[in-house]
Amino acid sequence: MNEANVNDPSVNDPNASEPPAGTPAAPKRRVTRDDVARLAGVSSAVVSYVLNGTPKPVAAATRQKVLDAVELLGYQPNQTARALSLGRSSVIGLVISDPRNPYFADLALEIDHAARAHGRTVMVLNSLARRDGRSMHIAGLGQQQLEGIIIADTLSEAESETVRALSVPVVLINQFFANKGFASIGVDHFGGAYMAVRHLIDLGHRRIAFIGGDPGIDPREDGWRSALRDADLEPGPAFHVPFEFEGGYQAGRGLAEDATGVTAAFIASEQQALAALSALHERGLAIPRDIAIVAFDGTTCAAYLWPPLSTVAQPLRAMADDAVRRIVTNTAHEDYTTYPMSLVIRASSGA
Amino acid sequence: MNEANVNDPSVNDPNASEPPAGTPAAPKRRVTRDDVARLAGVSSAVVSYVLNGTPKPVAAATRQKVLDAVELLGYQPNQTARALSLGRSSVIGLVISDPRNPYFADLALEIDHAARAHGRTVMVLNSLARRDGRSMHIAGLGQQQLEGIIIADTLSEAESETVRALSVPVVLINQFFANKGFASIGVDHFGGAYMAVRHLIDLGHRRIAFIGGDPGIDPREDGWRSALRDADLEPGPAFHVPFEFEGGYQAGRGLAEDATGVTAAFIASEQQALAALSALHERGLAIPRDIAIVAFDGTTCAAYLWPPLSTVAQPLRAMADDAVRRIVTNTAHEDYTTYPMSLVIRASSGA
DNA sequence: CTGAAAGCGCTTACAG
DNA sequence: CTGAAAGCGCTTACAG
Repeated sequence: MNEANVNDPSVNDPNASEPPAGTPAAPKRRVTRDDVARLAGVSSAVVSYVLNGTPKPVAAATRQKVLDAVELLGYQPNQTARALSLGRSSVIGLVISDPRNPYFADLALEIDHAARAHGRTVMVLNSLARRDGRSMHIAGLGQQQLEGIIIADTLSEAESETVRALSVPVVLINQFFANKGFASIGVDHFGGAYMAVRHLIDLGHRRIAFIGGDPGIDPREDGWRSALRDADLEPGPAFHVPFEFEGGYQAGRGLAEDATGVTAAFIASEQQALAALSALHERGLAIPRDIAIVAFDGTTCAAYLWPPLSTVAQPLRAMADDAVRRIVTNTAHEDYTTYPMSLVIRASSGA
Repeated sequence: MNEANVNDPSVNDPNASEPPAGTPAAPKRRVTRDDVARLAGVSSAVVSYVLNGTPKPVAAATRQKVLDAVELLGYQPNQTARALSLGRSSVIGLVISDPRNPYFADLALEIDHAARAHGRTVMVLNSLARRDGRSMHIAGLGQQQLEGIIIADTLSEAESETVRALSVPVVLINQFFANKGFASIGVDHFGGAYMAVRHLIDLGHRRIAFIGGDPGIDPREDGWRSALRDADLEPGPAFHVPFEFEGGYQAGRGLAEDATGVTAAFIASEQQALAALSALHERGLAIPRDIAIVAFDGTTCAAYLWPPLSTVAQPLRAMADDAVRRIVTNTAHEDYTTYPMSLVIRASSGA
């Protein structure tokens, strides 16, 4: 046994807030622009000129000396300093409520992809926590010097006020309606739902249920109802549950217990659909034979459920490109853009 | 038609990089610490003293004046300036490969939760894109002045070098093994897999398949093999596929075509399991009757699949707390911590 | 084409 | 207990 260790209080103390003596706590000084300038034999301003291509042209020879020094030193500009100086960073914030929702997962991936194409980095923030009664993440948005913010969530009035007061471009995505004072992007929820339900009607279904979130605000429920009305059909039962796995599961159970002759259902999100499928299977119902299903979103996940989901898909790539472009070009003025959806037919609808 | 608009080139030009004339391009100047100081009638240093509680005590009356001014002005400290001054921010980077993997979704949520408890913000970065042949996100990590970085991914040698050179604490999570020079956190993959397979053996299965990623490095495959050997059983077929939905689907198809009498399978991730279930159902196999399944990870999603997955679960909350704590306390020195897994029995194993 | 200098908004040793 | 001042690492008008 090593007595030196036994006697060293910094060892074996799980509460030590310092690294044990001997561990190099990495005081490796970062390479700065001055280091590059010194090595290249130029002023530090010239380093900026070369790296940013602005605001001045630089002689080819000088330029090369700087580039060589950058390479040799492995210099990486400090983005924090750059952001402070410029008044903005190249980080775009993305606010989603819950990363476990397959829709937000796909959205985050597309936003990331689009941002990267512009040399931007995405910072994903989960707003779910505010429902824990903790301080809203939204409130902290102003502290990071973000280049812009994309919010894929529904804001309360107070939150809208907070966000509106921010001095950076904001784009609201995944929105049902125009939002006063904001650039909003959404799909044609009504039209998509209508198309989904119409598909079921065309397949011969006469009693079609709805599974979705809170009643009264969601155009998808209206789309469902309108498609039925236009076909002279009565609306089937509507199940209003939270947009979470558990909500979908509960709705699926409700649907399985239905005794009114429902043969099909339109489910407003694939996160709900995933769990609703489980509940239906649990009750021994076959899909699409006993209950045909069309979902909404068009996530990657939907193709790998059983049965694979027929769904109306959002053009996420285009929407993400649009949102990012409007941040980057600072054109996030008030308006509302809706994108059309497309019907993707798989096994769950029995087509 | 409005001629004024027609003649205004700033309108209707989709490529305009400026907001249309008239749109307030938000030159609302941010409130700074100097504004607060002026209003409170103190020096700007005192504002910092009050807000940070350091390094000096402040007279109660002065303190109140500052607090009032902060409140009145709605002052929020500029975190960029703070980070530059302090040499570190309060943002923790989390690198995951693919947000669509339910495991990473759950992990991101737990890391976020833990970080918030320490007043930190999490910046989620997707590393998936590097496989597109694009520049690695990893390389840019040094530019953001992050307080620390948590990496839930397998690094190449070159990436390890890059990360090791960073001057901030780094914690590797979801790791199979110790990583030279890094603080690594992982579950007992071998033990978890062993437990999963043992569960199937105890249920009477004699021929048990494996579905997972590349062979040769994953302790879960060893755990599967060892549990079988210890029970004097031959290993069943092993399906090696990518950790994505499509991989799981292909493995499921392979398993469904198996003609060697397999009655059960251990699946190394729930993302793969989700899609494998679909393939098995597609071939008309009943679970657990024809094929019993135990998965690995313990995500939220697993409980809502059909049938609900028996699985060995990772103690994500504890692991996330640990990772964040080591960043915040700067104790991310080299070591390897493994956490035990727990068996969660649901319908898929037929217990 | 190149450089000295001010400024971005903070923190904190140092001196009163 | 309070304040003047230097410094974090950049960008960029301004002057040579």
